[in-house]
Amino acid sequence: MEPVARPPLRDEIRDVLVEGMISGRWGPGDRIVERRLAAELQVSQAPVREALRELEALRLIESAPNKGARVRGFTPADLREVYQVRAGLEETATRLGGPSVPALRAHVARMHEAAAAGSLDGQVRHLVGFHREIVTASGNAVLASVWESLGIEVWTHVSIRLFRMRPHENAADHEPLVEAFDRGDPEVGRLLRDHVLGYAP
Amino acid sequence: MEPVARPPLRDEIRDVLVEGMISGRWGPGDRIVERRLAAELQVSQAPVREALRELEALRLIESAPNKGARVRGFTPADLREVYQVRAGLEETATRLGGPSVPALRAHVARMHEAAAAGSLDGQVRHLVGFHREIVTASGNAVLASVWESLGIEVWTHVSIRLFRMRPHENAADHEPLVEAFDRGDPEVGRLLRDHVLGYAP
DNA sequence: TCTCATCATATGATCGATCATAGGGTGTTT
DNA sequence: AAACACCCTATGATCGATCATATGATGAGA
Repeated sequence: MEPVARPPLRDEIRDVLVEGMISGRWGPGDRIVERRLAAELQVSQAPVREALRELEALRLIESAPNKGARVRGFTPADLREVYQVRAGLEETATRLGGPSVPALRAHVARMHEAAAAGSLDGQVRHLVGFHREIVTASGNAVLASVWESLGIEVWTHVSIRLFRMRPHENAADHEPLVEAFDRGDPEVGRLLRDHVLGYAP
Repeated sequence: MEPVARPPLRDEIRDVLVEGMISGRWGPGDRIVERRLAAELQVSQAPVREALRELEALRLIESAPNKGARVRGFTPADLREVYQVRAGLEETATRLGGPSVPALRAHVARMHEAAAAGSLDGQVRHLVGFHREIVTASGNAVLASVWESLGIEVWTHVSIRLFRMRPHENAADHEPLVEAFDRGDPEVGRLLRDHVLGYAP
């Protein structure tokens, strides 16, 4: 038990940045000025820098020495690279451990609901949740952490907003996968891989 | 052209730490005290902290709030997780682009030479080089960077030193792979995957 | 006007100092 | 002796200030 233990400032700052990138406050190419952000958040420059280092490792921002940080731009080709890696990781995950089929069904149902309610945000959240269930169910923590490090959630939000992608059709696309997991189809890994590659522009 | 542009201090500090972990100066579980290291390197605490954040993202150290950083310990089970991910990544790489067979042969030759000369360090360097050639040849920069983020090189050095693993037999193990790449064997991905999984304890 | 050197400003990089927390030691109370 | 509260030290977290670099503005000279 440790009910007090506040999280370090740098973590809150990192979350502010991530949230800002999701909401569109900072878009690709935008400069992130350490001192301005520090002043706005009423903190000093140091924890801001540390948060930026973290986001750099997550490939969400890029920075050059003495030039500062900016939100990473990305081309469709870059996105394709990410999806290729992600597809491989998720295929690997299916070889290590099967996900909970009820959990998958729940995410699909929520995706449908969110689509009906017109909630882009909800759709993305459960779309990501569906795939996250697969990687965490692998039981391989390294795999899960590498998958997270691709920044799937943020990039999905950002690319939907920037490219005006329509995730409506996604919910239905997932049902064949659920069925394949349910019947223990040995081809499910390949199916999943092709499914993920299908996201790529 | 930018012949001057010194690298940021934090990068040098990070390299010192990595080198120290490879050389055995810091072993798993060892505490890394920010102020002591800063004093020793004649720098201040800030860049040391930033270097530690980077190494944390690379999973080379772990840290808890207000508790400080220590070199990550790892069990054979942890290593197995890393190798499973790595095997999947390298298999994915073979689907995206074939490596240079001459380059692979060169690495194998150097592995043999290093083994003959009794140079553990040389063996590891070319062992890693062999696999790095495969992932970089995929042409997918994200894949390569994720692969690097597993800290393959450091962990290979460390586990050989700690577990007294003998890499002598490794050079020969790679020849079937080279041949498979050379003849364009469609099974090379699976072969490579099994090869990498074979490293796991 | 064009070119280039100089300088001013903004900002990243680093520093030294302070604040806050964790862990261990010590003494007091029972 | 055991339990507990208190304090002390080491150290991580954060701050405010300074140093160093990059970028754009200014103006002299051709």
